[in-house]
Amino acid sequence: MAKSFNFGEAPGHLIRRAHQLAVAIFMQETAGHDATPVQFAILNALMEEPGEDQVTLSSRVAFDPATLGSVIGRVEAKGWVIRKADSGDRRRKLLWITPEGEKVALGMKRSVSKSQQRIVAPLTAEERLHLSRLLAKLVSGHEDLAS
Amino acid sequence: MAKSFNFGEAPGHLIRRAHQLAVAIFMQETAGHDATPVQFAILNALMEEPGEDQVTLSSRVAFDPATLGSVIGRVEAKGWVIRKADSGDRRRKLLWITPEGEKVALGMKRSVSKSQQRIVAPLTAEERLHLSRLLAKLVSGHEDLAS
DNA sequence: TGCGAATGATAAGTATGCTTATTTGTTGTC
DNA sequence: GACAACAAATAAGCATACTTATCATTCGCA
Repeated sequence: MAKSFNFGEAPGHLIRRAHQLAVAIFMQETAGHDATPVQFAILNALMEEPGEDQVTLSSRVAFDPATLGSVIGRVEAKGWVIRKADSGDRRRKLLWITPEGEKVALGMKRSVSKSQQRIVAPLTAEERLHLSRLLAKLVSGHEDLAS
Repeated sequence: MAKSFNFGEAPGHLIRRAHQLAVAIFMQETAGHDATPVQFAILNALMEEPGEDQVTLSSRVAFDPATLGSVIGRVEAKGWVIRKADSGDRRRKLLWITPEGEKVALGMKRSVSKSQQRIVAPLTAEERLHLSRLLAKLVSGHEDLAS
């Protein structure tokens, strides 16, 4: 009997749908700021660690280095980030957030926080904690895969 | 004090990373079949409901209709799916999986199943169940958002 | 029955996200 | 100090994923 696979309940499918929702809610809450979740993550990370190179940053925020490059290109075009060659190792490009970039990131903080709350709103406080713990365990359990 | 947002632990970020992992593991396990998770989901859904139109299918697998159209274009090009205009409503295009498409989907079943197990491998059996339940609750709790 | 509203599909445009290849620069080693 | 390995960034190409616009068709209702 050639039954089809019950993909709708598979972890991968549930995670994909959750991701869909999370991005949609983020974009709703931060509408008007003209920054995507990925772009906010970069600005936010560069506020913490100014002058970081792209490889280090990409591993810290868990992006593909190639993808990060193109995202950086866009936020650079908006004037939120500056790229400068490292004088010590000229292969490296170091990244700094600009004052405007910082203003954008700080201005989004409240909306971002609200979006993260809205994402897990259907769950009870206990369930939210549990979900975060399980996802964190799942992600860290696959850290080797990110090689 | 303008502290940056702790985005690394935010639900949205954890979900994004989980999604990243899930896709990567799927692609590893099903390497050689030349089908993405999305494409498999479509084939799988069409085995269950042959002759479905794109809108109904897109809501059933939770894809954007526009995205579904382009994905269908690719699986159609591979000869796995056929599109035919509905004689009753000529706006509609009905979808059928081809014998080759069915062969591909069935041939992937084992690998897909394995990939779904690998995704949650870092968790205990109890935790896996819990995660699925929490994600299902989260997703269904936002069903209104998909409008 | 006629005609504006709604619907299904597609196109165009933008943004991830990945792989592979290329370019440029650095390092280790003999 | 030359030269092969290696490393960082980018480019190119493909596949989601969403938004808005457009086109064809169908529906609702006066």
